[in-house]
Amino acid sequence: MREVAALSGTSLKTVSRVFNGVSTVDEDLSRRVKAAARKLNYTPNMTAGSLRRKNGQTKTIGLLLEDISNPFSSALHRVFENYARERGFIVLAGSLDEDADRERDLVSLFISRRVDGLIIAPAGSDHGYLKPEVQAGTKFGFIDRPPMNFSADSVVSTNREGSRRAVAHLASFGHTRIAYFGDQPSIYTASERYQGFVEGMKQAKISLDKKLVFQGFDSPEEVRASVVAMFESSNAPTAIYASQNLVTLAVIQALREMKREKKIALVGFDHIPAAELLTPAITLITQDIAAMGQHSAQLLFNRIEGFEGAVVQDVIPTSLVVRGSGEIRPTR
Amino acid sequence: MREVAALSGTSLKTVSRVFNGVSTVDEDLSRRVKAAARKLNYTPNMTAGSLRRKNGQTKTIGLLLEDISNPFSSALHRVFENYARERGFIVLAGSLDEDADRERDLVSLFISRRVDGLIIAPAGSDHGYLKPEVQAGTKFGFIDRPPMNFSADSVVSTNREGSRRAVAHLASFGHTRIAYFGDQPSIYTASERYQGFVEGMKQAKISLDKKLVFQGFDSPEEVRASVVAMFESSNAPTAIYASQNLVTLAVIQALREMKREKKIALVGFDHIPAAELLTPAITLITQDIAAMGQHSAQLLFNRIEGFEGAVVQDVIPTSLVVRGSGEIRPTR
DNA sequence: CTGAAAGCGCTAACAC
DNA sequence: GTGTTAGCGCTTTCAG
Repeated sequence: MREVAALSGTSLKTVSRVFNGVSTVDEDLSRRVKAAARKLNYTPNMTAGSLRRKNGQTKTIGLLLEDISNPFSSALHRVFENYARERGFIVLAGSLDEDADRERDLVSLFISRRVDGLIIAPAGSDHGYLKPEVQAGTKFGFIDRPPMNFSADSVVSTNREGSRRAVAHLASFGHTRIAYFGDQPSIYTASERYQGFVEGMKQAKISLDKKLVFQGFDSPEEVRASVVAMFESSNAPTAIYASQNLVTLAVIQALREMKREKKIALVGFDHIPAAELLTPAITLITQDIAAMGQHSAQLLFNRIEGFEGAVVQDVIPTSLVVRGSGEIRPTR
Repeated sequence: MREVAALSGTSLKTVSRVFNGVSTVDEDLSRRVKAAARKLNYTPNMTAGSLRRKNGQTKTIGLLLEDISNPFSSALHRVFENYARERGFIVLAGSLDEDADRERDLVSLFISRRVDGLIIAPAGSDHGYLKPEVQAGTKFGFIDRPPMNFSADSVVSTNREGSRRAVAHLASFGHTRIAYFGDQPSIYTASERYQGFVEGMKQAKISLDKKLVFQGFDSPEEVRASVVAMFESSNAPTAIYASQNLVTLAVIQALREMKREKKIALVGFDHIPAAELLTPAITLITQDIAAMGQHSAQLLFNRIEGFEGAVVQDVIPTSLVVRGSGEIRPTR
């Protein structure tokens, strides 16, 4: 930068002004500066700039997601990217893999890079450790799951209500023996969805059979094995509600192996790939990922731009997408 | 940091040493510094650090992909994340959307953040503009598509060979009327795959019917319309080779609408979701995304760590995954 | 409209 | 082992 100033016969400050698009620079001088910059192939160093800049912003946000390669996370990532781009921000993303330690590590890694804001789909269950960072000026937002022991904007889906709806839908087709397959209830979303299932069963006046409830799997194979075992036992269900996408996929696979996919009703929670191309096509409760991301991004950027209003906890509705698998009637 | 030094009764430099894990610090002092840091809730500012640090590294790499929300890109992203994490690096990612201007914008945005290395799955077809950046010390790597008019390590799949194999596979089941559906040939991978198709047809001694070649679609709907129209014409094919995943998906949908999915043979290039759950399951030529990412990451980090050897252009093999749709014999 | 001086938070180099 | 000084590349403040 000094060299650019020298070559164009001006001062550091003027070069700075030119590159920051400050209006008060002579046309001619500005041109000279730009020419010199090109010749010396100078690129401004933003990180150095933000060190001294007024509000110290780095124009960077961080995104802590479950796994950036899964469709839910990467779809969110993309929404944030678009939103950030319009504002000249870039996004740093990391995968948590349901590991609370990793969450803390990545938070401090991102904070050491001085991100202006941080969106977390948390793996941990205590976010008190973030309080000092708020003091330091970092803005926070939670997505998919709310913070615990910490106050920040959050955006989640209607997990419970979606589950209730799934059960009501199955019940409306005459099912009374409905099995539940989901993640371990230590995960917020899984626990909410299970609660919703329980509530839905109560509303439908169906008594809950614990033998038809399966939670927490280490692998798709484990899910499949459970499904198969369940059907080999005496009290097989006529319908299945699977509350997570990988679980749903494994259930489908198991039903196919047993050639029961056209006999047993199935409703899944969350998107699964090619749901409409399967036979039968899969009926799902889907989350509005774009709306979640959009809204969460908006809340975060409002804070980054100085908004100081009360913390909100917003809920995005889920939808029932009827495709066939959920409309199979019970057979005996 | 100054405050930490004051509170622990030592100097800036010692605080710096403590946080950089330099061995030559007294145990006791080190403890005092850490305690003070906690009390003042001090977090080191890496961006300031790298400004003065020896090699000026920011421990950040940039990733320019087609679209971080598509499965190919996000799987690559994850591989890089893992590789980077082990080395204390973080990754900045952006989507190009087949837009060459956007590629240049993002490159300069990332360079202004002083990334140590940049991996590009290019949208543009001239990368001469990167030459000055090499001088400035940034390391480059290309993935999925090679650079043009610029020299850098690259890692691509065996696009041509995969296509040849697809054709040979279909031909071996007796097909002679094979349709081609793919992206516009201005995209490197699409052009390679088309070439491979042409070569494969020649090898199988099948004369190429241009009326069965469809390239460049704006939407899945357009693909479907083309498939339907093709079957309504007099010279319908008995097999289809679809050289891109979204195109393959649209072809499947079209075949299903016409209830021909069990009669027309289909081989696709690249992964499609739930390929094994469809009926028939889809035979595919698949890329080894993990190997591509792994290898590309290794090349980049070698350069970042100082390796100065010759530029390489490495090729990762594709595989034929036989599942059913590609083994349907021709019907008249 | 332009420039000089100071300093953001940190680390290199060199003393002690 | 530890401290001092200078300065990374930039923007601020304030004076012209």
